[in-house]
Amino acid sequence: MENSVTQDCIATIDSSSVQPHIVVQVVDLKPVGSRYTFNANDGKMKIKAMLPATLTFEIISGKIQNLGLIRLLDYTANDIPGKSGEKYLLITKCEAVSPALDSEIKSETKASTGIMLKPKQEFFAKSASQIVNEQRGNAAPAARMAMTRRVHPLVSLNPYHGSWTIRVRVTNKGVMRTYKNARGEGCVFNVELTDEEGTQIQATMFNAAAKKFYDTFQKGKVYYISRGTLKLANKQFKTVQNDYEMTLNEYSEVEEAVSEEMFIPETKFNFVPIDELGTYVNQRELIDVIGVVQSVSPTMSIRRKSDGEMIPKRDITLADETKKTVVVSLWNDLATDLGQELLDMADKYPVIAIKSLKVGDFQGVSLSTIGKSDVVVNPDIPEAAKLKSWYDSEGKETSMSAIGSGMSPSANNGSRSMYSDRVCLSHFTTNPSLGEDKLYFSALELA
DNA sequence: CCCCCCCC
Repeated sequence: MENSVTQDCIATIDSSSVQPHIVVQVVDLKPVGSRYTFNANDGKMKIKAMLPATLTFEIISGKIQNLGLIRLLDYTANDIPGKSGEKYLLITKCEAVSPALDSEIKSETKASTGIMLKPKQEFFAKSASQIVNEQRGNAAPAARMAMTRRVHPLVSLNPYHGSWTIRVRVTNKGVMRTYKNARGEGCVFNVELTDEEGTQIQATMFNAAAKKFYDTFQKGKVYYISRGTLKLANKQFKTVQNDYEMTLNEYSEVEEAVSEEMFIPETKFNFVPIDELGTYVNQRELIDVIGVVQSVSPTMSIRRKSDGEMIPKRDITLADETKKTVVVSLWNDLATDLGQELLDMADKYPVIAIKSLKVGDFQGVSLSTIGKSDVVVNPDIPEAAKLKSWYDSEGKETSMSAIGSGMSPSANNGSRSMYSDRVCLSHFTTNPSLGEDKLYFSALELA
């Protein structure tokens, strides 16, 4: 039986190649939903690691133990979302090498004494039920919920499947709204939930449930949820990619998964290139954009027509590789706080990605944030890097035109071709004397 | 059962 780790193996781990058969020590082993995570220790360095759900029994049965050694047969090194440069190991195949050692292996111990650490117990020293009971005894309520009930992936939920527990992060939270209509009146709010596999679902709470859970749900935190109901999502209003939506009532169980790590895939964006925004004008569908910030306006105070309330607004101009620009109106906190941040860094031409924008028709095509819009400055995603390098190398010098007007800055009366989604506009003219931002076409044809 | 989301 081996009882040592592969020296310095963690420092050399990267995503491009798998080193065969490295041995690491398992430390900080703990359940996370239906799987276990631990820190892989080589005596010098540690890296976060996750075991597949298929190996859970190996842990329950005591074969893989905390402080024990395992040999990694197959794994991938993935980036931890939001922590640039930091990686975790997603282990797909491994085998137990040694049960728990006395302590965590530290390189000093090995180097100075050369003494091999002895296993403190034999394999199968603990029965499965012993281990499960110990873990339940020590665990917080939420973790108990996870251990007593299987955690279901969001994709597996449907209206006909009654009993489940999910483990999800709140990736968006709406404000509490009141409504009054023919069907009655009340209050309501929504959250968007994302699980480990990246599946999202919207959950809605009304009245008593809304009041009960509004403060419970906090953006970014992880929760165990059970006893909700599912129904088909109304396509017209759906904002996440899921055929169903969830309703929680006051008897639903919601427990924060305190101090548990959870790997959540990056916010999923479905970017629409600026030159393709036209098809979304005045539609209900919300879109995501990514662009280089070219300008940031001062904050303005806008009086809302319906009730006279004053709302802060700021306009920014975004450009992308389609060589088009579009104006995005930021409202409320996005105008004041994020807007100021953008203004401060405007000279560096930051890239921003915005999720859930409404496409309006002001000046042809305009974008506007809504309550649930999410803005990420210089996101750590390939699209941002690509856009930034394009902008730095050539975009800066390129002449761009506003998508709304469909005009090149130098557009003039004459003959030229432009393309939209559906038609080729072959002859047009402007009429500056009317002071209108309009094109007058003398010819167009299907593209 | 909501589903509004602001202004030019």
